[in-house]
Amino acid sequence: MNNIYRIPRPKTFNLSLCLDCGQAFRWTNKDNRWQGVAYGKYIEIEQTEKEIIFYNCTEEDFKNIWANYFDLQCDYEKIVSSYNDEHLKLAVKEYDGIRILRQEPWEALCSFILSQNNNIPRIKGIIERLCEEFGDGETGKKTFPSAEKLSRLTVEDLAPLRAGFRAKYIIDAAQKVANGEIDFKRINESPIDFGREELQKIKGVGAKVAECTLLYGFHKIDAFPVDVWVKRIMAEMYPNGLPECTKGTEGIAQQYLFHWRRMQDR
DNA sequence: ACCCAGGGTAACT
DNA sequence: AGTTACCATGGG
Repeated sequence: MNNIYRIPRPKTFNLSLCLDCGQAFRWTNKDNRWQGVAYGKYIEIEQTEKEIIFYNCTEEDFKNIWANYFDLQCDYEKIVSSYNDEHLKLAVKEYDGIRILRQEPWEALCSFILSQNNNIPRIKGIIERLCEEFGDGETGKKTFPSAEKLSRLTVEDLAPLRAGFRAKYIIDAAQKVANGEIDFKRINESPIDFGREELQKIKGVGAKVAECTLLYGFHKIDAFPVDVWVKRIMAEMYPNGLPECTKGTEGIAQQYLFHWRRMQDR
């Protein structure tokens, strides 16, 4: 915990919202710090009035991993202020600072395979058990297990996760990624439709899981995942489809609307 | 006991 | 091409 790296708080950046708006599942808050692992590194992060403070983080880690993870080079203020639609303006006003994280593709794929017909607290539990069982490193700081490692396991090996019918989908995804049948590099370099087709070759990956993987794992911000909450939003507010102002950044609009709509029911 | 959760598949019309 | 039961699990 020696290295500390501080930056001024960027505009349109809210750490808690970024990490706890239903796009990433491994972050936990303790003593006003968010703790988590990504790209093989454990980190603790705190937001103060004027700063974001990264603990256990060298300048190199910040530049190579975390600046990218939080999409800091992207001007969200510009994007979000272009939303001239009334519902979106409300969502942005109330939850300003949500950003689309650049998660690892494999972690995003697994996470959203596990998300199907499931709820967020349970998804978090399954992923935590997955990492504790098969990840590397210390307890509580384990890495997300690689596709190569999971590809050598069986459905029975995953029983402790209590993932239910989703376990067999994880194994299939791991095998197809590990043996190169699904090529992350090509998906990354290609337009979104290629990724849509490729990812849906995996058992248990349909349109929605593919869309989430492309948005959160490949940062295709024109992806637009439609889950039960977004279905409600579309039915209640956008019977004729999304407003024009979201063109090209549908995924970002989706994240604001998703979180906003979910918070209304509590 | 019933319904729902960041859905997908297979088996039906 | 469009519906529908079923899929494991756990919380409300």
